Amino acid sequence: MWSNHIKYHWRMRTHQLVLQWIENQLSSGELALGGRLPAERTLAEQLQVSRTSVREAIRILEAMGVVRAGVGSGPEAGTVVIADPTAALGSALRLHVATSHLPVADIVQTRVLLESWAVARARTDSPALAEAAALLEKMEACPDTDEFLALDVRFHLALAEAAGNAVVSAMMGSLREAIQSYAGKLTANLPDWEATAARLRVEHREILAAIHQHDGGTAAGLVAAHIEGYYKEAGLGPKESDPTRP
Amino acid sequence: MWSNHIKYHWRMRTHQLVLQWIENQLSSGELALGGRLPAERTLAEQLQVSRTSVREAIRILEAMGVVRAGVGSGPEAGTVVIADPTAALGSALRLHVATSHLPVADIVQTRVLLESWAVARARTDSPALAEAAALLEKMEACPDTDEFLALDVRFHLALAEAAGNAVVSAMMGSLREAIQSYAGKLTANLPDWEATAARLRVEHREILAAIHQHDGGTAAGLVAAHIEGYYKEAGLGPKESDPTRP
DNA sequence: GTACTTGATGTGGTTGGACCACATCCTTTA
DNA sequence: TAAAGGATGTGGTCCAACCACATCAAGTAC
Repeated sequence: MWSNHIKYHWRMRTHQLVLQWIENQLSSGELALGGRLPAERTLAEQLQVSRTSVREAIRILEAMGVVRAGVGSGPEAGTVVIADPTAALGSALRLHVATSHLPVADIVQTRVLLESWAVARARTDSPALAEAAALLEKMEACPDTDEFLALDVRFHLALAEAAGNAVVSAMMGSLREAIQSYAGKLTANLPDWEATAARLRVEHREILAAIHQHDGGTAAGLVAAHIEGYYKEAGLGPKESDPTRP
Repeated sequence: MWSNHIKYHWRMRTHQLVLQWIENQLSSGELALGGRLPAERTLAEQLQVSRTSVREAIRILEAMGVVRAGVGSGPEAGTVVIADPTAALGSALRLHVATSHLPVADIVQTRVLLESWAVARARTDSPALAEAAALLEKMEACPDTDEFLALDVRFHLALAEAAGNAVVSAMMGSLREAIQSYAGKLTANLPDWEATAARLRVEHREILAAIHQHDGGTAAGLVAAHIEGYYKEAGLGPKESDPTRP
């Protein structure tokens, strides 16, 4: 049989065969965003493999943020193609941080790197900037610390998206989980949360203002100082991350 | 039963339960790099789930570059913990490029961003720099185009690693596959490969020299020009990616 | 006629059991 | 002593059945 021939020579595992088939469908455009994969049983029969192997392939795609599996019937059901690059990157980062092979300091440093770059080339007409401004308003009258932090993360995410680079946005998004987790833990180290929050609000406005004045260099510097200042105040000593010239 | 209780309330799928258990083992240090997971059948019995669910969880971890599964017996066999953050990021990028939701231009731009930053803060004593120099020697007398490109990619990867940031290194590594693929396709557009190769060699040496002279700013500019020059010569018009001030 | 009930259908989710290919280790045998 | 061959344990694959869920259509009561 064909598949056995391939498997024998390539040591290709069955679920990888399914993976390859689906990836081809995606590349050729026969499967597009919002499209639905054949039912697991159908696909198994089509590819002459067991449903188990099909499911293993789908689990991987799901972890990669490429598909979403839904039970039942109707439009929400079935395995449908989505586009969530953040899912894969975020999970991967979380797992490798768990194994202590990705230092948190490196994550913070990377965040500063990406975000500084993004604000330096943010487009003032980007809808993401409008969203950032709206988030700033919400944070103005937000008494709850956790909610404030959640808004803060979304604000910074919006800044990153303003540059219009999908890869950078996805990478920043993947750092979101780790950032929020550690930012939350660090609040316990702060001597006066209210004072810190007030400072953060001011800095946020300064960053946004610099962007709108097309002063990318200043904006980048402000972002770097903003982030590193917070981590320093909270007692964590990340690597220096200022992207400006040494 | 406990697990049923959890599943009913949290809508937690069984393989996610397994995933969570393994992640806890990793976080707590009971499972470390090089360590081996219990056999699939054993783990299934311990967690009171089917072997299928255990396998789905392991497939995900494998795709994330956290474990490696090997058949047979002995040290190479079993499911062992590894640390390959690049695997997950690379696969994710490839898949989402396939769905046309990550433009190649954005990938190139991100590459320039990461690599410029890395060379700007490369540590002169980094072993990665020595490797880069060695790769340069090999490229000096390399007649084969494909082999030259492979060495070129490894050279740039070594540059990225010289900054000593594991997250940046992983992200650059994940871009490797896409980079090599497109760099190879673009060679067909070049009027004179030999001339281009000669120019690339010179530029490589200039970059390395700037790093060793602790001139990070110059090195970053050279890297950006080097990469964008190649893509421009090959007829691809990426977004502008110079990280220096506009 | 309308509104409600009730199955039929099709989806992914889960399970247990069976068999295979493979790699090592250990016993048996020449 | 050294070679041959089973015993053991690993992941890889497949199958057949069942469950929970969501929708839809036919049937029923009013």
